[in-house]
Amino acid sequence: MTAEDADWRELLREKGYRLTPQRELVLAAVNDLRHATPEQVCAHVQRVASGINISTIYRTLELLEELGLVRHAHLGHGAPSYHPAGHHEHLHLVCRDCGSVSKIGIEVAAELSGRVRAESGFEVDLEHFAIFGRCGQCAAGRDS
Amino acid sequence: MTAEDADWRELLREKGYRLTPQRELVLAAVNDLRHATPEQVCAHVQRVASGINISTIYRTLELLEELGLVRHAHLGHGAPSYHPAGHHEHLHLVCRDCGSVSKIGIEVAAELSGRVRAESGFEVDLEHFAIFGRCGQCAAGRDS
DNA sequence: ATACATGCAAAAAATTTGCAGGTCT
DNA sequence: AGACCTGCAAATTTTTTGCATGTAT
Repeated sequence: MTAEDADWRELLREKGYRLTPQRELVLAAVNDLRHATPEQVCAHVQRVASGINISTIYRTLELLEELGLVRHAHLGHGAPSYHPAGHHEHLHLVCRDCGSVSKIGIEVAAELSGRVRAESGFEVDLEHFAIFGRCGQCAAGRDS
Repeated sequence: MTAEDADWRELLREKGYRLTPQRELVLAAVNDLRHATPEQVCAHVQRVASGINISTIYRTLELLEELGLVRHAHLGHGAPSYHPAGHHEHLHLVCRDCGSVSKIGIEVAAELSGRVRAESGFEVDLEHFAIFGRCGQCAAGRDS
């Protein structure tokens, strides 16, 4: 058991929650998959524990997010994508034409964050919603 | 009939679409409401034409978007928000704590747009997804 | 032992689709 | 007239909830 393992188990108990196999499996799945929808997490967990129910996945993801162990982002119109918290932060770029999702370091947004904070006091979290647009390939005119 | 009116009616025909009262009403509703979910557009239109069906709203919004007359943005986990195209462009700031939605001119994102383009060739459309975070009031600690 | 967690089924919310009948051109 | 459009109902998709049973502590 690593130090990290110990940390979150303790965190669960501190908050009065129980440590269940389902919770361990869901957290492990998010860490394995890095970015996944609830359905994908469910499929992953079911490879080991076929009986797990999708509603448990939803309840558990919500709990893990409350504890700050995972976060979710909206990459499109559909299901949200869950990822481990504390990873290297990045923005998601979603192409309107080909649908590809790419990443870029949040440092490109340093100026925007500062200007928004200065103008309105709003603290931005650019990871939560993807940034929409057209990727380099599609913008290169191939099809427009 | 204004010049604008003539424009979009012609646009419809050019593309081989028909001009129907439903389409006129839906476009008028989006222009009236400025920002509205399909349900809200439906309710607005039904005040004049009670028989209109929600599926017609969805089909019409999709059509109007294809024609470039309206656009939609994702302001949260729920339904998308439709607004007239060509209005003064702005970003939406959605507060994670109080849920408020505020606006800010896109010029705050000039540098980000430039850097993303330079780094990856991606052309950003910051209006499509809202920017998440914490508004000035909530960040001020009042209820954190 | 007992409160919290899970599985299951049904409810909800948001869209989408098949189709028969109506309407714009 | 004829192709396109609309209303209606039913199917989808994604997420939530009620409840009886199971289980971590």
